[in-house]
Amino acid sequence: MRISTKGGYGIRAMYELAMAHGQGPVPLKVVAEKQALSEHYLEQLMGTLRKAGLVKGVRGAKGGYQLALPPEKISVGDVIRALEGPIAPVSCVDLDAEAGCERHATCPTRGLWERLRDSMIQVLDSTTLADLCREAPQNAAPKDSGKGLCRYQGV
Amino acid sequence: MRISTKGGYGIRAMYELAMAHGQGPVPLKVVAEKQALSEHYLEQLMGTLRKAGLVKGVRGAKGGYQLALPPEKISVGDVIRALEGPIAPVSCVDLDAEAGCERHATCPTRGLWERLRDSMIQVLDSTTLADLCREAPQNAAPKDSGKGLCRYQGV
DNA sequence: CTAATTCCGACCAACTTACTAGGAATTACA
DNA sequence: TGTAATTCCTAGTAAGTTGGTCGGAATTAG
Repeated sequence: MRISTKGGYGIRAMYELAMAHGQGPVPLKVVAEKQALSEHYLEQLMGTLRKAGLVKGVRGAKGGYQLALPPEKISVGDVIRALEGPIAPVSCVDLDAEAGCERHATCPTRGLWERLRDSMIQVLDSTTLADLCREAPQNAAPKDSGKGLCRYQGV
Repeated sequence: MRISTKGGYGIRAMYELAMAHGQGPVPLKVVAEKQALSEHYLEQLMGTLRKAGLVKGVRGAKGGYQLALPPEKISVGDVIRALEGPIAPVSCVDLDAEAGCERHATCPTRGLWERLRDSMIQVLDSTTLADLCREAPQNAAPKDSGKGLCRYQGV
């Protein structure tokens, strides 16, 4: 029952973009450095997020990525879904696909998985990037906390 | 965010054992047939569940497996934990290991993962095998429903 | 023109998943 | 005592996923 690092890295990267929201594009080099992850790998994840319409890329020098929507309009669930697919503990309770397994009428565990799915979705969809910014510990970025890194506090 | 089939198969097998609880051991052949899964693969899963103290194996002819505890004492979470490891969306909020990553004091996403973990645990630990038996649709076993297959209704 | 950057596709090693194969140990029962 | 049924154990394995790396093309600010 783990999310992969894809989702984890994605959230961390999106958090950085949310923190810098409204200040122009942030190059991946900076994001990768701050969050200590592979720049090249991040590149792939951002490609996926861009196709999902969650971020915009700005090419060229002084380019980078920025959120396509304000932080309070992007939920953690949106990011996870883009990077890891639908939020469902088993495929047969996937809300998006609504595959509906053949034995669903007689399945004794369906209710369980539905409850689990709903509780996961509730948490993930009710937390936005803006919430993460607010929740971030004061010492989230000790290096330049003097410069007021925790800028984004919900508009 | 999927559980593997290990967990899914395990739950389905445990449900069968719960249904037959108090009626002597059930051979895997029967379980595998009813739930339509590979007997040999199930064997491995049952080995894990046995080591976790959730089932008892009875060797030899007329042998099989039975629950080591009454169905209302075994939660879905117990089964999942035995087969898939600790219930935690990311390793750093693993309650059992309490690994505690080095940057946990400054991590802006820790709260999120803790909330997700707790909501998952709440659902999984509050549902027992007895609950699954109760929840099972009436037509859960059309073949011999006349014989009253849904025997186990909580003691 | 040059440096910085996104964008894109290919490749790869390690790991996990969902099995299968084969056989030893144990037991009920004829 | 023999045989069939069953658990128990160890190994192997094909396919997929993960978490990257590598190299280069396209774009843009200065």
